[in-house]
This record gives sequence, C-alpha cells and structure tokens, in this order.
Amino acid sequence: MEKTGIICNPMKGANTPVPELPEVECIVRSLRRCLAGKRIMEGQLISPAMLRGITEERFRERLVGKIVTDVKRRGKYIFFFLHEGSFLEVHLRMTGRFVYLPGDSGAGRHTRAVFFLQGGESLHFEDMRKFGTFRLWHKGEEANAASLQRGVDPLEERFDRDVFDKILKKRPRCRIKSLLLDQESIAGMGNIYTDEALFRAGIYPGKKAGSLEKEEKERLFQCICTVLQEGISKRGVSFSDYRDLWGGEGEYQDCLRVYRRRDKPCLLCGASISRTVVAGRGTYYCPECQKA
DNA sequence: CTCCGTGCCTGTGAGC
DNA sequence: TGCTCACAGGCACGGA
Repeated sequence: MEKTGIICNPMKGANTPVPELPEVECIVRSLRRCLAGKRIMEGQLISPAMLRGITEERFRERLVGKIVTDVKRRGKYIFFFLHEGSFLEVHLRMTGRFVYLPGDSGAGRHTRAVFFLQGGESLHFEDMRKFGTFRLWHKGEEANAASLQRGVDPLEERFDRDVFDKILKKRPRCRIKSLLLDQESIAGMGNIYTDEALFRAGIYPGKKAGSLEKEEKERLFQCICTVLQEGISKRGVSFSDYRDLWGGEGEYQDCLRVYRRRDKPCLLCGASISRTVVAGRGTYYCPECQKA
C-alpha cells in the first residue's frame, strides 16, 4: 500500500462538485480494494449527530469486531456489507469523503468518524459541512432500505429505454431537469451530470418531460449513460496514484461542457452559456443548442 | 402533482 | 484590513 493516504474522494476545495454517481462509484471501487476482508477493530465517532436511527453506543457495538465483506453502491449511497449480514449505509451528501490511511493518524479538522482496521490501517470519514449520514441496517433488511429500493440506478441492467420512457410518462408535467434529479425516479444523477446530459442531448432543462419527442428521449437516454460512464472512466484514471491526482487537477473540469461555464462560449455553437435556476439549483445550458 | 421555501452546515469570495 | 452576506447544493419536510 502507498505511504500516503488514498483520498477516496478525489475532489477537493470548497468549489468542488458534490459527489454524484460516477464519483461515488470510484470511491466505492477504492473502498472495496482497501476494505474487503478486513475487520473493524475499533470505531471512533467524533460527530454522532450523523447517525440515523441508532445511538452512538449501539452503533459501535454492532460495528466493532465485524469483517467487511464487500462495499457496494446504489445511486449516491455507499454500503459496507458486514460478515454477519448487517450493512452500513453512508451518504456523502455535499462534502463527505473517505480517507484511507496506512497508520493511526490523528483526526483532522473535519474528521467526523474514524475506523481502525485489522492490519493497522484506518479509514477516516471527513465532512466539512456535516450533512453526511450513517445508517446501520440489520441482516435481511434490504427490502426495507429506501436507499436500495427507490428509483432506478442508471447503471443497473434494468435501466433501458423502456424503463426511462415509463419514468418520463409517469411525470409528464415535471420539468425534465427536476425529474432527472429526483432520486425516486432515477437514483444517482446530481446537478452536474444532469446539466451535462441535457446539454449533450440538446434539451432545455426546463422542458416538460411529457413534451419530449421520441428522438429527444432516445438521445437523452444515451447521453445519461454516456456522461456517467465517461465520468467513471475519468475518475478511474485519476485514481491510480494519489500524487498524480493531486497534481493533475483540472482534468475533470475540462470534461464539463456547460456546468459552471457561464458566459463562456458553447463548445458546439459559440453562443454564451447561460445560467438560470431550475429545481432550485444553478442550471447551465446553451441558449442556442438547448432551445426552450 | 408540482413547486417552492426552509433547515441542516461551513468555507469562499465579492462588495463595502 | 476586516466585516457582512450571498452562494454552493443533497435531501427531508411542510405548505402553497
């Protein structure tokens, strides 16, 4: 293992995008490599307020001594499956991230929890804004966990053109951006990838879902898959080495075509990218390529 | 049904 | 220089 810590969320700084499906997927792949088969020797909760539905004491009781068998993702949720069948659900929200350290290093300013692992490594959960949440589920509770049931994850097998079409037909008067952001419909899309997918599909973010042409729906389906896959593969490349990652900032930014590019020229037509608010969120689009 | 505002948080940066 | 304040946004929730 590397001497330096592995930042499981490569994004840094206050202006950094919130982790969405591709970022969480990359984090999960790293976590799986680091944690699978390892026993949690001790747990320290610096901010117990992030726990949902369980006390700090019970949480530690149920986690300490358990072996992590696998780490999985669904939507933006991370799941640590434990040997006896229970599983820990983590949502990073805005600023949550995991840092894997080879030794027992002290908690930083934003460290909210520390897990000490068999072998001496430790896993820190850092979260500047304290929005992140931990929830512990019992064995067999998979069917009760909304995080595992609601919405369709775009990377799941069952997410196909028909399913996407049904989602749109169910909410015809909803603006397409709101629909893509709705985790009950599609699990994993956030503000960035939504804007990027809509730009690539040439669809105005405020357009009603029910008014999309067949061709637009087809393009949007394809573009959702494309931007998510591209996001994952770019992250994947950056993840190979901590120092490469740290020095190589900007690679991810270069891939974004509209997000936070207000007043910059559209890469397709040269028009100035606009910013508006849709679904209460900053929304970037090309007024020429994405006509209302 | 859909939208909108509020709360949860803290760091950043613009404006004065 | 130092202060205030808007802003960033995932999600839950209440109200229009």
